[in-house]
Amino acid sequence: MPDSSDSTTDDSTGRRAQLRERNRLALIEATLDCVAEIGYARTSVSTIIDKAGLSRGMIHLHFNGKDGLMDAAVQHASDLYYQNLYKLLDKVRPSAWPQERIEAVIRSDLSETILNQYNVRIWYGFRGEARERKSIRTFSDTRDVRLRGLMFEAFTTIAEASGMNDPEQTARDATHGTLAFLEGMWADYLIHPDAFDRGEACRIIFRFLSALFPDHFDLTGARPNGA
Amino acid sequence: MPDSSDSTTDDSTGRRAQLRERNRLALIEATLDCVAEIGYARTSVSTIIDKAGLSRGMIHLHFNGKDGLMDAAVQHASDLYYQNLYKLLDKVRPSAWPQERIEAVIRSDLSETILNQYNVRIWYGFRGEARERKSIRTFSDTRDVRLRGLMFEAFTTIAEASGMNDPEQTARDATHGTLAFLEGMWADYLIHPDAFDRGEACRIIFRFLSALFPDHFDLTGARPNGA
DNA sequence: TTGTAAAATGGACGATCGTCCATTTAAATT
DNA sequence: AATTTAAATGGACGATCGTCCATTTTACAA
Repeated sequence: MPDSSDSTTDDSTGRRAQLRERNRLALIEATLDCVAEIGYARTSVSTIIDKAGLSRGMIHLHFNGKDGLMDAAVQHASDLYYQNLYKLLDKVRPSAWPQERIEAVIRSDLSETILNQYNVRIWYGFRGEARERKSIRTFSDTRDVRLRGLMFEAFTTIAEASGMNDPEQTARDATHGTLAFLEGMWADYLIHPDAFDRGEACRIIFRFLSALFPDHFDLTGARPNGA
Repeated sequence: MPDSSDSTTDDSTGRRAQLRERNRLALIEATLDCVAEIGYARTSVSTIIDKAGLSRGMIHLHFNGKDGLMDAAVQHASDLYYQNLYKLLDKVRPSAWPQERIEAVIRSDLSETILNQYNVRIWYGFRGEARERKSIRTFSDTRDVRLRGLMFEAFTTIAEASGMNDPEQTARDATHGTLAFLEGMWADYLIHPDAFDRGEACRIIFRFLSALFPDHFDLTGARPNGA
Protein backbone atom coordinates (compact mmCIF):
# COMPACT_ATOMS: atom_id res chain seq x y z
CA MET A 1 0.00 0.00 0.00
CA PRO A 2 2.06 2.96 -1.25
CA ASP A 3 1.03 6.08 0.59
CA SER A 4 0.83 9.10 -1.63
CA SER A 5 3.55 11.52 -0.55
CA ASP A 6 4.90 11.45 2.97
CA SER A 7 7.34 8.63 3.69
CA THR A 8 9.96 9.33 1.06
CA THR A 9 9.71 12.90 -0.07
CA ASP A 10 12.91 14.50 -1.38
CA ASP A 11 13.61 16.54 1.73
CA SER A 12 17.17 15.23 1.59
CA THR A 13 16.80 13.50 4.92
CA GLY A 14 16.58 10.15 3.18
CA ARG A 15 19.01 7.47 4.17
CA ARG A 16 21.00 8.19 1.02
CA ALA A 17 21.58 11.82 1.84
CA GLN A 18 22.27 11.04 5.46
CA LEU A 19 25.05 8.61 4.62
CA ARG A 20 26.45 11.01 2.08
CA GLU A 21 26.63 13.80 4.61
CA ARG A 22 28.09 11.52 7.23
CA ASN A 23 30.97 10.56 4.93
CA ARG A 24 31.52 14.15 3.89
CA LEU A 25 31.89 15.18 7.50
CA ALA A 26 34.11 12.20 8.26
CA LEU A 27 36.53 13.33 5.58
CA ILE A 28 36.64 16.86 6.94
CA GLU A 29 37.23 15.68 10.48
CA ALA A 30 39.91 13.26 9.35
CA THR A 31 41.62 16.12 7.55
CA LEU A 32 41.63 18.30 10.65
CA ASP A 33 42.88 15.39 12.74
CA CYS A 34 45.77 14.91 10.33
CA VAL A 35 46.71 18.59 10.32
CA ALA A 36 46.62 18.59 14.12
CA GLU A 37 48.65 15.41 14.43
CA ILE A 38 51.23 15.53 11.66
CA GLY A 39 51.01 19.09 10.32
CA TYR A 40 49.77 20.55 7.07
CA ALA A 41 52.82 19.65 5.01
CA ARG A 42 52.66 15.95 5.81
CA THR A 43 48.91 15.63 5.42
CA SER A 44 48.30 13.69 2.20
CA VAL A 45 45.27 12.16 0.55
CA SER A 46 46.49 8.78 1.73
CA THR A 47 46.79 9.78 5.37
CA ILE A 48 43.35 11.37 5.28
CA ILE A 49 41.44 8.45 3.78
CA ASP A 50 43.42 6.10 5.99
CA LYS A 51 42.23 7.94 9.09
CA ALA A 52 38.68 8.30 7.82
CA GLY A 53 38.52 4.62 6.84
CA LEU A 54 36.95 5.55 3.53
CA SER A 55 37.97 5.06 -0.05
CA ARG A 56 40.37 7.14 -2.06
CA GLY A 57 37.86 8.34 -4.63
CA MET A 58 35.55 10.03 -2.15
CA ILE A 59 37.72 13.10 -1.91
CA HIS A 60 37.33 13.75 -5.60
CA LEU A 61 33.67 12.86 -5.45
CA HIS A 62 32.73 15.19 -2.62
CA PHE A 63 35.28 17.99 -2.88
CA ASN A 64 36.78 17.85 -6.38
CA GLY A 65 40.18 16.97 -5.00
CA LYS A 66 42.44 17.67 -2.06
CA ASP A 67 42.34 21.46 -2.36
CA GLY A 68 38.58 21.50 -2.12
CA LEU A 69 38.69 19.28 0.92
CA MET A 70 41.24 21.55 2.59
CA ASP A 71 39.03 24.55 1.95
CA ALA A 72 36.03 22.79 3.47
CA ALA A 73 38.10 21.68 6.45
CA VAL A 74 39.30 25.21 7.10
CA GLN A 75 35.77 26.50 6.91
CA HIS A 76 34.59 23.81 9.29
CA ALA A 77 37.33 24.58 11.81
CA SER A 78 36.45 28.24 11.65
CA ASP A 79 32.76 27.51 12.17
CA LEU A 80 33.49 25.32 15.16
CA TYR A 81 35.73 27.96 16.72
CA TYR A 82 33.08 30.67 16.57
CA GLN A 83 30.28 28.31 17.44
CA ASN A 84 32.07 27.32 20.64
CA LEU A 85 33.17 30.84 21.44
CA TYR A 86 29.75 32.38 21.07
CA LYS A 87 28.18 29.54 23.03
CA LEU A 88 30.38 30.60 25.93
CA LEU A 89 29.71 34.29 25.40
CA ASP A 90 25.97 33.75 25.38
CA LYS A 91 26.19 32.65 28.98
CA VAL A 92 26.74 36.18 30.26
CA ARG A 93 23.46 37.56 31.41
CA PRO A 94 21.84 40.21 29.16
CA SER A 95 22.11 42.89 31.84
CA ALA A 96 25.84 42.34 32.34
CA TRP A 97 28.23 45.29 32.57
CA PRO A 98 30.33 45.88 29.45
CA GLN A 99 33.47 44.97 31.40
CA GLU A 100 31.87 41.63 32.18
CA ARG A 101 31.45 41.02 28.47
CA ILE A 102 35.11 41.78 27.88
CA GLU A 103 36.07 39.45 30.68
CA ALA A 104 33.93 36.75 29.11
CA VAL A 105 35.68 37.16 25.76
CA ILE A 106 39.11 36.87 27.37
CA ARG A 107 38.27 33.95 29.64
CA SER A 108 36.46 32.11 26.87
CA ASP A 109 39.20 32.54 24.31
CA LEU A 110 41.72 31.19 26.81
CA SER A 111 39.53 28.38 28.13
CA GLU A 112 40.23 24.75 27.44
CA THR A 113 37.18 24.56 25.23
CA ILE A 114 38.74 27.00 22.78
CA LEU A 115 42.46 27.09 23.43
CA ASN A 116 43.68 23.51 23.37
CA GLN A 117 46.40 21.57 21.61
CA TYR A 118 44.07 20.37 18.89
CA ASN A 119 42.80 23.81 17.97
CA VAL A 120 46.10 25.62 18.26
CA ARG A 121 47.85 23.12 16.01
CA ILE A 122 45.13 23.42 13.39
CA TRP A 123 45.16 27.20 13.66
CA TYR A 124 48.90 27.58 13.16
CA GLY A 125 49.12 24.66 10.76
CA PHE A 126 46.80 26.42 8.36
CA ARG A 127 48.03 29.92 9.05
CA GLY A 128 51.46 29.12 7.68
CA GLU A 129 49.80 28.33 4.39
CA ALA A 130 47.40 31.26 4.51
CA ARG A 131 49.31 33.23 1.94
CA GLU A 132 48.82 30.53 -0.65
CA ARG A 133 45.20 29.53 -0.32
CA LYS A 134 42.62 32.25 -0.38
CA SER A 135 40.06 30.29 1.59
CA ILE A 136 42.59 29.73 4.35
CA ARG A 137 43.32 33.41 4.46
CA THR A 138 39.72 34.33 5.12
CA PHE A 139 39.74 31.76 7.91
CA SER A 140 42.22 33.75 9.95
CA ASP A 141 40.70 36.94 8.68
CA THR A 142 37.15 36.74 9.88
CA ARG A 143 38.09 36.65 13.54
CA ASP A 144 37.03 40.23 13.80
CA VAL A 145 33.67 40.81 12.23
CA ARG A 146 31.34 39.96 15.12
CA LEU A 147 33.85 39.69 17.92
CA ARG A 148 35.55 42.97 17.15
CA GLY A 149 32.21 44.76 17.03
CA LEU A 150 31.14 43.26 20.32
CA MET A 151 34.38 44.30 22.02
CA PHE A 152 34.44 47.74 20.48
CA GLU A 153 30.94 48.47 21.70
CA ALA A 154 31.79 47.35 25.22
CA PHE A 155 35.03 49.31 25.35
CA THR A 156 33.30 52.42 24.00
CA THR A 157 30.83 52.34 26.88
CA ILE A 158 33.67 51.81 29.33
CA ALA A 159 35.81 54.58 27.87
CA GLU A 160 32.90 57.01 27.95
CA ALA A 161 32.08 56.12 31.55
CA SER A 162 35.74 56.68 32.44
CA GLY A 163 35.59 60.20 31.05
CA MET A 164 38.36 59.68 28.53
CA ASN A 165 39.30 62.41 26.06
CA ASP A 166 38.69 60.42 22.92
CA PRO A 167 36.56 57.45 23.92
CA GLU A 168 36.20 56.08 20.40
CA GLN A 169 39.93 56.08 19.74
CA THR A 170 40.55 54.55 23.15
CA ALA A 171 37.96 51.88 22.48
CA ARG A 172 39.56 51.07 19.15
CA ASP A 173 42.97 50.77 20.73
CA ALA A 174 41.66 48.69 23.58
CA THR A 175 39.94 46.29 21.15
CA HIS A 176 42.94 46.02 18.92
CA GLY A 177 45.25 45.62 21.90
CA THR A 178 43.20 42.98 23.64
CA LEU A 179 42.93 40.90 20.46
CA ALA A 180 46.67 41.22 19.93
CA PHE A 181 47.14 40.10 23.52
CA LEU A 182 45.03 37.01 22.95
CA GLU A 183 46.89 36.24 19.76
CA GLY A 184 50.16 36.42 21.64
CA MET A 185 48.86 34.11 24.33
CA TRP A 186 47.88 31.56 21.68
CA ALA A 187 51.40 31.65 20.30
CA ASP A 188 52.71 31.16 23.82
CA TYR A 189 50.52 28.14 24.25
CA LEU A 190 51.61 26.65 20.93
CA ILE A 191 55.27 26.85 21.85
CA HIS A 192 55.08 26.07 25.56
CA PRO A 193 51.96 23.91 25.91
CA ASP A 194 53.12 22.49 29.22
CA ALA A 195 54.43 25.63 30.88
CA PHE A 196 51.43 27.70 29.80
CA ASP A 197 49.26 28.96 32.65
CA ARG A 198 45.76 30.07 31.73
CA GLY A 199 45.29 31.95 34.98
CA GLU A 200 48.50 33.85 34.51
CA ALA A 201 47.59 34.72 30.93
CA CYS A 202 44.24 36.12 32.11
CA ARG A 203 45.83 38.04 34.96
CA ILE A 204 48.35 39.70 32.68
CA ILE A 205 45.67 40.92 30.32
CA PHE A 206 43.55 42.13 33.21
CA ARG A 207 46.55 43.91 34.68
CA PHE A 208 46.92 45.96 31.53
CA LEU A 209 43.17 46.56 31.28
CA SER A 210 42.94 47.57 34.94
CA ALA A 211 45.72 50.08 34.36
CA LEU A 212 43.81 51.49 31.42
CA PHE A 213 40.35 51.41 33.04
CA PRO A 214 40.92 51.24 36.82
CA ASP A 215 37.23 51.74 37.61
CA HIS A 216 36.17 48.78 35.50
CA PHE A 217 38.85 46.11 35.86
CA ASP A 218 41.14 44.68 38.48
CA LEU A 219 43.62 41.83 38.34
CA THR A 220 40.86 39.26 38.70
CA GLY A 221 38.68 40.56 35.87
CA ALA A 222 35.66 42.85 35.70
CA ARG A 223 34.92 45.21 38.57
CA PRO A 224 31.36 45.91 39.66
CA ASN A 225 30.35 49.42 38.68
CA GLY A 226 30.06 52.31 41.11
CA ALA A 227 32.98 54.68 40.46
CA MET B 1 111.07 29.52 -2.54
CA PRO B 2 108.58 27.68 -0.38
CA ASP B 3 108.06 29.56 2.82
CA SER B 4 107.71 27.33 5.79
CA SER B 5 104.15 27.72 7.04
CA ASP B 6 102.15 30.81 6.16
CA SER B 7 100.73 30.96 2.64
CA THR B 8 98.54 27.87 2.65
CA THR B 9 97.93 26.81 6.19
CA ASP B 10 94.64 25.06 6.82
CA ASP B 11 92.91 28.11 8.19
CA SER B 12 90.00 27.24 5.89
CA THR B 13 90.15 30.56 4.09
CA GLY B 14 91.45 28.93 0.93
CA ARG B 15 89.51 29.40 -2.26
CA ARG B 16 88.19 25.88 -1.87
CA ALA B 17 86.64 26.53 1.51
CA GLN B 18 85.36 29.91 0.40
CA LEU B 19 83.47 28.47 -2.53
CA ARG B 20 82.14 25.68 -0.39
CA GLU B 21 80.83 28.10 2.17
CA ARG B 22 79.37 30.32 -0.51
CA ASN B 23 77.35 27.45 -1.95
CA ARG B 24 76.28 26.30 1.47
CA LEU B 25 74.91 29.75 2.20
CA ALA B 26 73.30 29.98 -1.22
CA LEU B 27 71.32 26.84 -0.49
CA ILE B 28 70.15 28.16 2.86
CA GLU B 29 69.08 31.47 1.39
CA ALA B 30 67.30 29.76 -1.49
CA THR B 31 65.42 27.65 1.03
CA LEU B 32 64.29 30.69 2.99
CA ASP B 33 63.28 32.43 -0.24
CA CYS B 34 61.15 29.45 -1.19
CA VAL B 35 59.45 29.26 2.19
CA ALA B 36 58.73 32.98 2.01
CA GLU B 37 57.42 32.80 -1.55
CA ILE B 38 55.54 29.53 -1.82
CA GLY B 39 55.27 28.30 1.77
CA TYR B 40 56.81 25.42 3.64
CA ALA B 41 54.56 22.73 2.23
CA ARG B 42 55.32 23.53 -1.40
CA THR B 43 59.05 23.96 -0.90
CA SER B 44 60.74 20.94 -2.47
CA VAL B 45 64.32 19.99 -3.23
CA SER B 46 63.65 20.85 -6.85
CA THR B 47 62.36 24.36 -6.14
CA ILE B 48 65.32 25.03 -3.84
CA ILE B 49 68.10 23.98 -6.20
CA ASP B 50 66.26 25.69 -9.03
CA LYS B 51 66.31 28.99 -7.16
CA ALA B 52 69.89 28.53 -5.98
CA GLY B 53 71.06 27.59 -9.47
CA LEU B 54 73.04 24.71 -8.06
CA SER B 55 72.95 20.98 -8.54
CA ARG B 56 70.66 18.51 -6.94
CA GLY B 57 73.32 16.57 -5.09
CA MET B 58 74.62 19.52 -3.07
CA ILE B 59 71.83 19.27 -0.56
CA HIS B 60 72.83 15.77 0.36
CA LEU B 61 76.51 16.73 0.25
CA HIS B 62 76.27 19.71 2.59
CA PHE B 63 73.29 18.89 4.77
CA ASN B 64 72.65 15.14 4.51
CA GLY B 65 69.30 15.72 2.86
CA LYS B 66 66.36 18.09 2.91
CA ASP B 67 65.69 17.86 6.63
CA GLY B 68 69.22 18.93 7.47
CA LEU B 69 68.93 21.85 5.11
CA MET B 70 65.67 22.93 6.68
CA ASP B 71 67.25 22.82 10.12
CA ALA B 72 70.17 24.94 8.95
CA ALA B 73 67.81 27.40 7.26
CA VAL B 74 65.76 27.81 10.42
CA GLN B 75 68.89 28.40 12.45
CA HIS B 76 70.08 30.96 9.93
CA ALA B 77 66.78 32.81 9.96
CA SER B 78 66.85 32.90 13.73
CA ASP B 79 70.43 34.20 13.76
CA LEU B 80 69.56 36.93 11.30
CA TYR B 81 66.54 38.00 13.32
CA TYR B 82 68.51 38.47 16.52
CA GLN B 83 71.52 39.90 14.76
CA ASN B 84 69.36 42.61 13.22
CA LEU B 85 67.37 43.20 16.37
CA TYR B 86 70.38 43.59 18.63
CA LYS B 87 72.08 45.80 16.08
CA LEU B 88 69.15 48.19 16.49
CA LEU B 89 69.09 47.83 20.26
CA ASP B 90 72.78 48.62 20.53
CA LYS B 91 72.05 52.08 19.22
CA VAL B 92 70.50 53.24 22.48
CA ARG B 93 73.10 55.09 24.45
CA PRO B 94 74.52 53.27 27.48
CA SER B 95 73.11 55.82 29.91
CA ALA B 96 69.57 55.50 28.55
CA TRP B 97 66.62 55.21 30.93
CA PRO B 98 65.14 51.71 31.21
CA GLN B 99 61.95 52.93 29.58
CA GLU B 100 64.03 54.01 26.59
CA ARG B 101 65.33 50.46 26.26
CA ILE B 102 61.81 49.11 26.30
CA GLU B 103 60.81 51.63 23.67
CA ALA B 104 63.77 50.53 21.55
CA VAL B 105 62.71 46.88 21.77
CA ILE B 106 59.18 47.70 20.70
CA ARG B 107 60.11 50.07 17.89
CA SER B 108 62.83 47.75 16.60
CA ASP B 109 60.66 44.65 16.61
CA LEU B 110 58.01 46.55 14.63
CA SER B 111 60.43 48.29 12.28
CA GLU B 112 60.70 47.43 8.60
CA THR B 113 64.12 45.95 9.18
CA ILE B 114 62.63 43.23 11.38
CA LEU B 115 58.91 43.05 10.67
CA ASN B 116 58.54 42.70 6.92
CA GLN B 117 56.73 40.38 4.54
CA TYR B 118 59.78 38.22 4.00
CA ASN B 119 60.44 37.61 7.69
CA VAL B 120 56.85 37.19 8.73
CA ARG B 121 56.20 34.59 6.05
CA ILE B 122 59.26 32.64 7.06
CA TRP B 123 58.34 32.93 10.72
CA TYR B 124 54.81 31.62 10.32
CA GLY B 125 55.75 29.21 7.57
CA PHE B 126 58.08 27.38 9.91
CA ARG B 127 56.00 27.81 13.02
CA GLY B 128 53.21 25.70 11.59
CA GLU B 129 55.67 22.85 11.39
CA ALA B 130 57.24 23.56 14.78
CA ARG B 131 55.50 20.64 16.41
CA GLU B 132 57.14 18.20 14.05
CA ARG B 133 60.75 19.31 13.82
CA LYS B 134 62.59 19.90 17.02
CA SER B 135 65.06 22.34 15.49
CA ILE B 136 62.19 24.43 14.19
CA ARG B 137 60.66 24.46 17.62
CA THR B 138 63.71 26.00 19.20
CA PHE B 139 63.61 28.62 16.46
CA SER B 140 60.38 30.06 17.76
CA ASP B 141 61.44 29.27 21.27
CA THR B 142 64.62 31.22 21.73
CA ARG B 143 62.96 34.57 21.40
CA ASP B 144 63.20 35.05 25.10
CA VAL B 145 66.63 34.17 26.42
CA ARG B 146 68.45 37.48 26.01
CA LEU B 147 65.52 39.68 25.06
CA ARG B 148 63.37 38.56 27.94
CA GLY B 149 66.16 39.18 30.39
CA LEU B 150 66.84 42.60 28.98
CA MET B 151 63.18 43.57 29.23
CA PHE B 152 62.70 42.09 32.66
CA GLU B 153 65.62 44.04 34.03
CA ALA B 154 64.31 47.30 32.58
CA PHE B 155 60.77 46.71 33.82
CA THR B 156 62.03 45.80 37.27
CA THR B 157 63.81 49.13 37.55
CA ILE B 158 60.71 50.91 36.32
CA ALA B 159 58.37 49.05 38.66
CA GLU B 160 60.60 49.78 41.63
CA ALA B 161 60.81 53.45 40.75
CA SER B 162 57.02 53.53 40.48
CA GLY B 163 56.69 52.23 44.02
CA MET B 164 54.69 49.16 43.06
CA ASN B 165 53.73 46.58 45.65
CA ASP B 166 55.40 43.63 44.01
CA PRO B 167 57.88 45.04 41.50
CA GLU B 168 59.24 41.68 40.41
CA GLN B 169 55.84 40.22 39.67
CA THR B 170 54.84 43.40 37.89
CA ALA B 171 58.04 43.29 35.83
CA ARG B 172 57.40 39.67 34.87
CA ASP B 173 53.86 40.48 33.80
CA ALA B 174 54.98 43.53 31.87
CA THR B 175 57.64 41.52 30.03
CA HIS B 176 55.29 38.67 29.24
CA GLY B 177 52.56 41.08 28.23
CA THR B 178 54.72 43.21 25.98
CA LEU B 179 56.10 40.16 24.18
CA ALA B 180 52.58 38.81 23.73
CA PHE B 181 51.62 42.20 22.35
CA LEU B 182 54.42 42.10 19.81
CA GLU B 183 53.48 38.56 18.85
CA GLY B 184 49.93 39.68 18.21
CA MET B 185 51.11 42.57 16.08
CA TRP B 186 53.15 40.19 13.95
CA ALA B 187 50.06 38.08 13.38
CA ASP B 188 48.18 41.24 12.44
CA TYR B 189 50.84 42.09 9.93
CA LEU B 190 50.81 38.60 8.44
CA ILE B 191 47.10 38.73 7.78
CA HIS B 192 46.68 42.39 6.85
CA PRO B 193 50.05 43.40 5.43
CA ASP B 194 48.57 46.37 3.60
CA ALA B 195 46.28 47.73 6.29
CA PHE B 196 48.90 47.34 9.00
CA ASP B 197 50.10 50.60 10.54
CA ARG B 198 53.40 50.46 12.42
CA GLY B 199 52.74 53.75 14.17
CA GLU B 200 49.37 52.62 15.38
CA ALA B 201 50.81 49.33 16.62
CA CYS B 202 53.44 51.21 18.62
CA ARG B 203 50.91 53.66 20.00
CA ILE B 204 48.62 50.89 21.22
CA ILE B 205 51.41 49.18 23.09
CA PHE B 206 52.56 52.47 24.57
CA ARG B 207 49.01 53.27 25.59
CA PHE B 208 48.88 50.13 27.68
CA LEU B 209 52.36 50.70 29.08
CA SER B 210 51.60 54.31 29.91
CA ALA B 211 48.53 53.17 31.80
CA LEU B 212 50.66 50.72 33.74
CA PHE B 213 53.64 53.07 34.32
CA PRO B 214 52.31 56.63 33.84
CA ASP B 215 55.57 58.20 35.04
CA HIS B 216 57.67 56.35 32.49
CA PHE B 217 55.62 56.11 29.32
CA ASP B 218 53.20 58.16 27.29
CA LEU B 219 51.48 57.48 23.97
CA THR B 220 54.60 58.41 22.03
CA GLY B 221 56.99 56.12 23.93
CA ALA B 222 59.40 56.64 26.78
CA ARG B 223 59.00 59.61 29.10
CA PRO B 224 62.03 61.45 30.50
CA ASN B 225 62.43 60.69 34.18
CA GLY B 226 61.59 63.16 36.96
CA ALA B 227 58.47 61.92 38.70
C1' DT C 1 102.93 20.73 -15.47
C1' DT C 2 101.16 16.76 -13.37
C1' DG C 3 98.77 14.21 -9.74
C1' DT C 4 95.22 13.97 -6.27
C1' DA C 5 91.63 14.74 -3.54
C1' DA C 6 87.78 17.65 -2.44
C1' DA C 7 83.68 19.57 -4.45
C1' DA C 8 80.07 19.70 -7.62
C1' DT C 9 77.20 17.59 -11.04
C1' DG C 10 72.90 15.61 -12.82
C1' DG C 11 70.49 11.59 -13.74
C1' DA C 12 68.63 7.02 -11.96
C1' DC C 13 65.93 5.05 -8.49
C1' DG C 14 61.90 3.53 -5.71
C1' DA C 15 58.39 5.73 -3.06
C1' DT C 16 54.69 8.56 -2.77
C1' DC C 17 52.01 12.24 -4.47
C1' DG C 18 46.96 13.66 -6.23
C1' DT C 19 43.74 12.66 -9.96
C1' DC C 20 40.45 10.09 -12.23
C1' DC C 21 37.52 6.40 -13.88
C1' DA C 22 35.76 1.62 -14.74
C1' DT C 23 33.47 -1.14 -11.64
C1' DT C 24 30.76 -2.55 -7.63
C1' DT C 25 27.47 -1.67 -3.95
C1' DA C 26 23.18 -0.48 -2.23
C1' DA C 27 19.36 2.92 -1.61
C1' DA C 28 15.23 4.31 -3.90
C1' DT C 29 11.68 3.60 -7.34
C1' DT C 30 8.63 1.05 -10.25
C1' DA D 1 11.01 -8.68 -7.39
C1' DA D 2 13.00 -6.09 -10.95
C1' DT D 3 14.92 -1.79 -12.34
C1' DT D 4 17.09 2.52 -11.88
C1' DT D 5 20.47 5.53 -10.27
C1' DA D 6 23.20 7.80 -6.81
C1' DA D 7 27.15 6.71 -3.96
C1' DA D 8 31.24 4.41 -2.96
C1' DT D 9 35.17 1.69 -4.21
C1' DG D 10 40.10 0.90 -5.14
C1' DG D 11 43.49 0.51 -8.47
C1' DA D 12 45.87 2.62 -12.62
C1' DC D 13 48.16 6.58 -14.13
C1' DG D 14 51.73 10.19 -14.86
C1' DA D 15 54.00 13.56 -12.10
C1' DT D 16 56.84 14.68 -8.58
C1' DC D 17 58.96 13.63 -4.32
C1' DG D 18 63.82 13.04 -1.75
C1' DT D 19 67.92 10.11 -1.86
C1' DC D 20 72.10 8.65 -3.56
C1' DC D 21 76.05 7.71 -6.45
C1' DA D 22 78.93 7.23 -10.68
C1' DT D 23 81.03 10.74 -13.07
C1' DT D 24 83.06 15.23 -14.07
C1' DT D 25 85.13 19.43 -12.62
C1' DT D 26 88.52 22.11 -10.32
C1' DA D 27 91.29 23.98 -6.44
C1' DC D 28 95.47 22.83 -4.45
C1' DA D 29 99.94 20.22 -3.64
C1' DA D 30 103.88 17.96 -5.51
